[in-house]
Amino acid sequence: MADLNDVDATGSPCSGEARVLGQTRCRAAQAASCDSCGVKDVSVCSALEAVELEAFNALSEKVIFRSKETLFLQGDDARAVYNVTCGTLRLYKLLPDGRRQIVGFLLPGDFVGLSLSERYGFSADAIDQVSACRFDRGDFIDFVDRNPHLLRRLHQAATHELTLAQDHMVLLGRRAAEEKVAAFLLAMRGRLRRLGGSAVTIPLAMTRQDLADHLGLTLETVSRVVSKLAREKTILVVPDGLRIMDAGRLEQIGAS
Amino acid sequence: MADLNDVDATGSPCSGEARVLGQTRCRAAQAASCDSCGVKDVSVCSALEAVELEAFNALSEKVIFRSKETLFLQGDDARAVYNVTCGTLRLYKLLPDGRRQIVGFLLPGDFVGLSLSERYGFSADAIDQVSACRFDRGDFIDFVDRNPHLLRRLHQAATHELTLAQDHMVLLGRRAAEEKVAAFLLAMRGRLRRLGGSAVTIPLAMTRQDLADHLGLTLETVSRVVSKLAREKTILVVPDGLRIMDAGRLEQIGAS
DNA sequence: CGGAGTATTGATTCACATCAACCTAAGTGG
DNA sequence: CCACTTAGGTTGATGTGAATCAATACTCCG
Repeated sequence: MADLNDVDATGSPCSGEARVLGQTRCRAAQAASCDSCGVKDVSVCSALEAVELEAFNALSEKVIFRSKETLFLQGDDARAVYNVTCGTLRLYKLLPDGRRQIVGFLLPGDFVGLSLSERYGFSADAIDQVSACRFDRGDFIDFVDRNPHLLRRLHQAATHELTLAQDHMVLLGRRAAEEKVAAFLLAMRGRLRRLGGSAVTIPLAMTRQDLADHLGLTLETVSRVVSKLAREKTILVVPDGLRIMDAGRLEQIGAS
Repeated sequence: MADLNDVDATGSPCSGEARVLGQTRCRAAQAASCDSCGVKDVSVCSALEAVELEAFNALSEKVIFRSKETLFLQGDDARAVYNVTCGTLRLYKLLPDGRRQIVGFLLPGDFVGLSLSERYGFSADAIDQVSACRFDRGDFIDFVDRNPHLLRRLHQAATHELTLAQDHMVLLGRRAAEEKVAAFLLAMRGRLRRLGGSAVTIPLAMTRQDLADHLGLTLETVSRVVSKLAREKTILVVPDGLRIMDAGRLEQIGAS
């Protein structure tokens, strides 16, 4: 597991030691203050001035979730919102019979609870170890009311999410299995790049089942498609990740 | 282009005559002012006080689109945002080879252009005749900057859209054809109810192909499912719509 | 009346799901 | 340190729901 991600042997993930996760250095993810936060430039906090940021920081509590730990379930009342600083979350909805749709994976810099609504509209689990800034929802809303910048930024983030969701609808409704996997890898590469990684190797903390539940497939189909792409040297399967060997080919398959 | 936007074709739908559309009376949809607007209580405008509403109204221009007319295409630069007062729009994305995913249908009270971004992220067509309030995007953004209420309301609308999008991902990724159709009808009934209709009869301005492109099916499959539900007396096929005869059964099929 | 667009229905095919066997790596505990 | 377990992954054989291909019907409109 950790073998491919560890940059320094001693540190546990998300502990303030340098570490590659999602192709992103998580150095100082558990920074005591926002100043040294690794995601301050990509996250919603970037809307805040130094002074505001200090007040904001005072509202937050640093929390860590272990792999597979549940942050909250769909329908729970929304006590908190979170800003992910390190690790990967899955957000999902379940049908009564247990079928699952993962509506998104969250990476460092992503915000959980954009809707600010009273109840969570989906469930959230940590896939690997996750660190996050936790805010009491009431405090957060009060802060937003006093800082219009932040509302602008939240709205921007929400509409960005909406755009991603719409793109994902195209994928789910109109693409074949191979296209789904290719498009997913390209989308993930894009996100990782924006987080500062070179992103030829896509670290995948999630299982084949997670991928399947995100892409509207079964785990066997995901496995078969991955094997096929690897056989054709479009990608290379590495422990806990995939390396893109032929991006052109991938784009040809997953063209949008 | 401008030819089709003239407001007063007497007797046409959306012209101030009472007319059932989406189970919603569109009386006075083309009201000269917001006071008499049929959707003022359900739309984003509801966030505004009388005084603000007056200024808002001054920014808007009433426009009409004929059936099948295109409002804008994905990638166009976003000159305007719209508030639908009457009729039905389809919002969609196309893949290079022509496959289409309809990401949503907009009904009276719905807002087009929530993201306020510089380019449209999807294309939009009028399905039947549509009236809308059109705002210059720049003017609208300025107005929003001066009226924080409105930003709150827009953010709320955006996160509501996001929730709908996530629900639709579940439908597209994890539901069988019959469940898709049932869930769609129930969702549509819910929206129409919120617009004030009794909504046992669901008027469907869109074709089977539109439905298919929204539900991730083919038009034949939609037709077969509708026929099957009709054969079982769960629904009744009526001209330009479907009447729900056995809501319990429909909920059993489309349970979420 | 004729034609275009839309809808229905049937026959057939196929992409992906399902069912099942087996493999590997990483614990866990005696 | 090794037997055993568990979770994840791969691969093969078979089944099936929806797509595709195709024919026909309906409805509106000029």
